[in-house]
Amino acid sequence: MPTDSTSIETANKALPDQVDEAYIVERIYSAVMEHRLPPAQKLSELKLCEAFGVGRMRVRHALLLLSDQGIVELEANRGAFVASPSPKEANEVFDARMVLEPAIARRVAIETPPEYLAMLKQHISLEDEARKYSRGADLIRLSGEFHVKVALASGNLILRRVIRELVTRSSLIVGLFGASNHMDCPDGEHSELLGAIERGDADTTASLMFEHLKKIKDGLDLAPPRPKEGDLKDILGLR
Amino acid sequence: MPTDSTSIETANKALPDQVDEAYIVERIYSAVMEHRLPPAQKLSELKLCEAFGVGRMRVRHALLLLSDQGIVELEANRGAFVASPSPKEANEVFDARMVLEPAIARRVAIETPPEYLAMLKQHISLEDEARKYSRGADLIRLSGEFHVKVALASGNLILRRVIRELVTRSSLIVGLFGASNHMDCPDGEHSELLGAIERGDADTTASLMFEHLKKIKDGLDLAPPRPKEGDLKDILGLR
DNA sequence: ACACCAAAAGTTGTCAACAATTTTGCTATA
DNA sequence: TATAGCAAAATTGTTGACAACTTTTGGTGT
Repeated sequence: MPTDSTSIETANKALPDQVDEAYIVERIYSAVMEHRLPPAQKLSELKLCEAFGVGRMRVRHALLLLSDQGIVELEANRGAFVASPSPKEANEVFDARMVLEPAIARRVAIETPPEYLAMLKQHISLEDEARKYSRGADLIRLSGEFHVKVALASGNLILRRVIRELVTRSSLIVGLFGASNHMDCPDGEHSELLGAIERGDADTTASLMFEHLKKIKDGLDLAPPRPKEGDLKDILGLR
Repeated sequence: MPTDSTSIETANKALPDQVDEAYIVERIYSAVMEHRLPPAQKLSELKLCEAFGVGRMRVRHALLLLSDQGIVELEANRGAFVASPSPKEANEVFDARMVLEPAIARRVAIETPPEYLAMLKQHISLEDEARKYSRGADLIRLSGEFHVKVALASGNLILRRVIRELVTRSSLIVGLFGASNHMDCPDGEHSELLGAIERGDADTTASLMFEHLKKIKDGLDLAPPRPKEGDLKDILGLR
């Protein structure tokens, strides 16, 4: 029974026999990708222990790994929090994606094993379905996962890992800085991209990926550097 | 006083006041880059504790982080070992580098803050000096560090981190599969690359980087899949 | 009513002892 | 002498207790 709406175990799936660090990391990744864990959410050790039914060590290891990947922030003696990227960090993440992902997509366009092409096609249809039935949560998750799957289609798990980390951080960023109009779920751009890949059109693929990311980034509102603690007076117009 | 030739603390530098996980990770990274820690080297918790003058927890955290990055392999109940990449993994690492690094270098060529250009120039002169005086160990380290510095010259620390991880793994790979003739320390290719960057010639920069990596990879002897445990008889010609 | 301070509760960080597993070295036997 | 088996030693994995720190709570005085 979930204790609250932000519980990681909301879905209440049966836990696997052996819950190791990788599983905990996996679940937190998913929760972030689905915008179920909001930025700055406290990740209490005790609650995680109960949720996963493991000892404190496992949880701490998982949190350490997540902090190394920028998904979680560890504050000494204060605990773990879901990362809350600054505008500067947000810029850095999208900057990195705009360098890396076009190169990866180009490579995929040049040579894609057929099974991966089929996977991408199927994914697009999942996105369409989610859009059709207005399943917003699914659409958010699928939008991000598409980029991970493109990287996976390179057949290189290192590339997948890198992109997965960046996509997950992007999920937090969109949650923080995303404008109200959902510019982060572009209509048919993924489908267009897949078309270029199928045609083996490397240059178009790379450039579509770049423009796609640029559009997402431009849809964010990164202008106002988040106020620091002391600037509350400014926010409330008191001075 | 170093206990043996593969000690991490061979240099015997003064330890900083507070040795945290990041410092231990840093030192092991360096030791691997300088080929002082060979692949499959056992990393005993006790010895690391003594070397860094720190409790077992810190060491275990550092090893966990390193294993997540593919620099160290953790075997249950057997401990931590410096990673010993298989030919397949080696391929994957260089494959990833050949996708990512040309894109990063291109970006650097398009726009480089002057201070980074100066840094790269100075680095080249360090390499020349090491080559001139035949300081092999330094040359090995500097060769790898150049690629990290190119990534750093993008001004994006995420890109630096990704490349640093791959370069360190490459260091292990070269140690394992590097042919006797030192093809891994190309003569003037780094200098050539820097020239293209200075000219702002993006296409040439990207293609030089690609060819440079390809040359290094082709200089490796990845053909024979490393024998598994049981095949010792074959190695020794007994059958 | 408000600011300030002190105690208490709760959470995280660390350490040491213990359990589990592997490795090593010895002994008996063929 | 070589080998299998077994016991001892060493190393890793886990747990629980305690210390350090933070946050909350409650009270006191102005």
